[in-house]
Formats: sequence, C-alpha cells, structure tokens
Amino acid sequence: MQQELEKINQQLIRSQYKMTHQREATIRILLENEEDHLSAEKVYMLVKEKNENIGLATVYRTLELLCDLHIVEKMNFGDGVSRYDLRSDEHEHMHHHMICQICLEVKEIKDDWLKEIELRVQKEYGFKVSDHRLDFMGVYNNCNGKDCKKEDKLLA
Amino acid sequence: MQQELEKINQQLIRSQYKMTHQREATIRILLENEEDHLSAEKVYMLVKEKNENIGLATVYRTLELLCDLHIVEKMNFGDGVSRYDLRSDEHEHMHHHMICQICLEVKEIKDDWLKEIELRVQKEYGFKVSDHRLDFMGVYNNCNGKDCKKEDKLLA
DNA sequence: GTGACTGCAAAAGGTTTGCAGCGTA
DNA sequence: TACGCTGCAAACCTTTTGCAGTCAC
Repeated sequence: MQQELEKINQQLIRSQYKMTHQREATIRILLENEEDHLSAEKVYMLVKEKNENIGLATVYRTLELLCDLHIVEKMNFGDGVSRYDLRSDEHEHMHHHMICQICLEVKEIKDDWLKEIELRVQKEYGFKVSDHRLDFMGVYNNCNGKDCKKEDKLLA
Repeated sequence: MQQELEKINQQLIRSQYKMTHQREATIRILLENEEDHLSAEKVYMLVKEKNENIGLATVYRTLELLCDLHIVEKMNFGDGVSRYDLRSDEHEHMHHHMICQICLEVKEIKDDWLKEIELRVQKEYGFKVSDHRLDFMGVYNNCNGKDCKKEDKLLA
C-alpha cells in the first residue's frame, strides 16, 4: 500500500503536477478503501476524520485529476452521486460489478470475461473497444438484507 | 407504433394510473425516438415542439412512473444528466451500448450476449442476476468525428 | 519567487417538492 | 364528485467556478 501510494505519487510528478498534502491524503483514502466505491463527499469526510485539512472542492478537483490520469474511474450507479474507483494496477479495464437489489452492496468481479465479446463487437459492429463497463443487478444467494438495510447504504 | 402506444396505455390503466394528455405525449415521444437516449429536458422540448402543453416537472414525474413500471430504463452515461431508454417489447434486459469516444454517439446492441456469463456469476459468486448493464467505450472504425462533433452531441 | 494549488462561498446545473387548481374516471 | 395529476416556482443537492491567499518546487 505504501508502494502503491509511491507509484501514484510518481505518476503525478511525472505529469508535472505538484504533490500536496491534500492530494496525498485523498489518494491514501482511496487506497485504504479500495474495495468500496466512494463518493466525493465520503472521501471528503474520511480525509477530515483523519484531522487533515481539506475542502470539498479540492476533493472534487483531485478526483477529476486522478480520472484524467486514468488512476481512478468515475462511475455512476444511478443514485445521484458519482463514485470513484481505483483502477487496478495494470490500469486495464474497469471491474465488473454486482449490485445487490436488496442490500445495495456493490461487489467487484476482477476477472475480465469480455475478451471474446469485444472481438465480436469489433467484427459485427465495426467498433473498436478500448474499455467497457459491466454491471449485474440481482440478489446474493445469502443476502439476508438485515444487517445491510438500504437506507444505511444510501447514507453511507 | 400505434399499437405499442396502446399497449403501454393499457399497462398504465391496469396499474390504476390515469391516462392524461401529458403522459400520452411523453410516451409518444419516447416511441418516436426509440433509438435515442433522451434526457428529461430533451423529452420536454420535443413534447413542447408539438405544441402540447406540459411542464418539466410532469416529464420527470412521468418518466419516473414509467421507470417504476419497467417500461423505460433510467441510465447515466456520466455526462451529468439521466437518460431514458424504452425497454424492448419483452421487457427483458437492458440493451448493450457502444459509446464512441470521438463522436459520443451511443448505439445499441440488441442481442443479449451475456447469458453464459450470467450463469458463471451465479455459479462462481452466488449472485442471482436479474438484469445487467453493458457499455462499451471505443471508436467506430468509420467514425470521422466531423459531422458529429462532441459539443453538438453534448448540447443535443 | 512564481505559478500551481487550496478553501471558501457563491453559482450553476439537474432533479424534486409543495401547493393550489384542473381534469379524468 | 373525488382524487389523482399538472404547472409553477421554490427548494434541494451535487458539482463547478471565481478569487484571494498559500504553498510546493
């Protein structure tokens, strides 16, 4: 995790950006919550919880910057806020997601199952795919919907 | 198209909703632009262009209603507005989309290529899929990006 | 030292809501 | 007639922007 942080820092510097406390704090939060899909507001709260000084506008600006550098992916699950997800190390494709309609939990599938289908898109539609997004809506077999009520998730 | 309209009307009535001019006009616009992915604002404009009286709030309320009935699908391509897409007749799955990064055109793939993959999600992750969303980002082989400038699309 | 970066507050969208009046069944 | 639906305007919420001051290099 320290070395991933370092890697991203280097990437910023290489691209002529300055490394500030706020940017580092933001990246650290993203790394610590790699499995989640944080909203800007949530990142802001988590940074402040650590007694680091930061403004919400800076969080937005940093996230946009990381997006431009393809370090994070901005996504939208339709609940009115944008969420940000670290791309995996190889910076290859976005993850696939499973969104449980009972508990609203979003889990990731890190395999890339679409290679074949992308070839088909290329062949049948003349469309060269450079990235994709695949979300499944459904229900976990073992979702009890008790310890993970919708309202809680929406507030989270 | 007339019979599709009729079908949706019946569905509304069956669900105890009233059939009003505004609702019918909205549905008609959606049917006439089935290939597009209209924003609420765009639907509003198109209805007004026909000299039908309607308020933007009503458009939003109607689209939400149609969403609840699974007649349209609300989606978000990350440009800050929600877009609405008629589900296909069988109301089965959402379409797949190809989003061109040069001209921003969104085209549909109506085949469902994910049956096998959904089985795999079920087996490997214990997640019962009821719907999915698949978007491809990339470039059309023959996209010239001339007659379809980004700015135009964003305003459209 | 200088240009990039930050925080604040205000502005800017898109979407939702309260309410009085209207129209459908 | 009664209740649902509509239009308007205000409210709301997330995100962006302008600007003066600060900080990294």
